[in-house]
Amino acid sequence: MDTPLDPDHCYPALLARDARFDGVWFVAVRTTGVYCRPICRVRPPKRENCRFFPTAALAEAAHFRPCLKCRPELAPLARRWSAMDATDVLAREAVRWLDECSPEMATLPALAAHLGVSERHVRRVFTAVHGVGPLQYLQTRRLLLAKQLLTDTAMPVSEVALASGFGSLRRFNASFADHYRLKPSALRRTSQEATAAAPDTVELRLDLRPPLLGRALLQFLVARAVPGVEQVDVEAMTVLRSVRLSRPGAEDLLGWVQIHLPPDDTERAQVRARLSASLWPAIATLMPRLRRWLDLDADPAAIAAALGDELGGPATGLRLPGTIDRFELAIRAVLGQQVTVAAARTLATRLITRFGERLPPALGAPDGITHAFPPPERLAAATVDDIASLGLPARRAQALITLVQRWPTLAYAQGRGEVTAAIAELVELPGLGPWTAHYMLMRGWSWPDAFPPADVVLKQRMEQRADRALKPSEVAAAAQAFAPYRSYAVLQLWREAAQATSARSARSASGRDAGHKVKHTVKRTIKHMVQRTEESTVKGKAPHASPVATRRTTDPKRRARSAPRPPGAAS
DNA sequence: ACACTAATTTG
DNA sequence: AGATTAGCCTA
Repeated sequence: MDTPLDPDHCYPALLARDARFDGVWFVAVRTTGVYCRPICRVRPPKRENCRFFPTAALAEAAHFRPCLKCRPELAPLARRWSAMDATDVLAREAVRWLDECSPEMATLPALAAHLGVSERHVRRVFTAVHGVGPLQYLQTRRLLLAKQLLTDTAMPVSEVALASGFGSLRRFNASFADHYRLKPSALRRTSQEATAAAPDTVELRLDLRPPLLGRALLQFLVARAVPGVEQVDVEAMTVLRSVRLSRPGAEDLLGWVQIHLPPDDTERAQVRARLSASLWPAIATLMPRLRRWLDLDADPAAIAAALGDELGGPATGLRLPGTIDRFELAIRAVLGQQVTVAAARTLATRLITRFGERLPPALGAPDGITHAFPPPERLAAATVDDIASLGLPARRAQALITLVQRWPTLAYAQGRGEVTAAIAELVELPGLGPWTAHYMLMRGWSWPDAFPPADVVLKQRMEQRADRALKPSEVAAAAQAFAPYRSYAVLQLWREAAQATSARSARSASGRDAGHKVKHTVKRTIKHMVQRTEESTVKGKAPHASPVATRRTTDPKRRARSAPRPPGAAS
């Protein structure tokens, strides 16, 4: 259960509008019946009129309605990874399942069946951890999503009701009026010319805890962007990609999403997400995934503190790129084994061409977005030879096939259980080593505390910081200092390495270096850029770069950094 | 600088 | 319910 909120602690934070607590708790004001985020820019309520709640659902259960100004539905979520016992894990899984499943499926019996425990137990555990029952949580979430859609989009009210997960317009109207003391149309009176231009898309807003280093996030994504599926424009600060959504109890949906990140120095940063109309029925599922993809729930201040001044300073606001589709990420992690980022992208491109699903023209996808990543069923039909023909060694093709076949049963795939168990299960798979497992958890689960073992770049950067050679065990020990946010240290160290490399290659390109120095530079460059993983079989081979991978390294990646965007890149 | 919105307080 | 306050938008 959440620790009770201490007004002595919360009230000053409220007066200070401390963003660190945004989404961590809400303040409800007795005299008005409204609850707000701590950052709300309204006249501060008197202390004796305040009540503090750890979640929006609890505030609503106490009959408060959300503020129309600070919009609690946009708030970043509170994250809890540490101190998880079995009860916490079960409650977390329950929330994720409720978030992701289709409305018809969202019943207590179905939830209990999914979790493999009795209904009574689900209810007890859920209430103990979240303070409200599963259905009340769901109700709150639906109402808040409806509120957002009414405010941000021109979507017809009947569509809003369905997209938010209500069974009928009538029940939606009744529920909305009941809880919020407002008619749905009351949120609609603002002018909607903005969306009139593109009636078959909706644009949503997502809030976060500033700062956001959007450029760094885009640079990570652009290096891995697969043509036809993803299009990143670092200058315009946009990401465009196709989306496949699979939900328990419903058919897959295809569509696309365009993300617009705010400039890095924006004070009140807000991300915008434009969605194709095809995705409306699954907005509830998509929103949390978008948040995890871009790591909008991160708490930069806490991360920077854990990383220390030297590393945490430059990393303040750095995000851990996650994924919308954990299956896609898993496959691409295997494709990326033992090869450079650029080579992995080439392989992924071939995979898309061969197995991807062409987007129907009716989706109205912007130019350049042509395919969706194949679902597990589709790849399950492939043979080892099919996969190997993409340019993978037979061994790795086999590893990929095994992963696909085991996918439906993996705890990792379902986001079930604890990190250590998920890693253990993944490492059991042939051809999948600890580096890949860590990487998969780091991005697929948004696990903040990964530190991929035996990573060459990480070892070098850690040695440089320690100013001496380190054994692998010493690297791991030194990384303990960054817990529980080692993933962010990883990102920052990778980033430093990439920046050092581009600085060196820029210097050598300008021809100011002496000959022997240039040679040295090139060698270092290659070492830094070969971001590979040991193909850790169970036998455990030492990592080494193949000459082929090494030669490919410098060239394509440098080109990728300054690649002009194709014409017609929508923005 | 100004009109406007939404919340909070006051009576 | 009316008055006040803070912040936002538009001019």
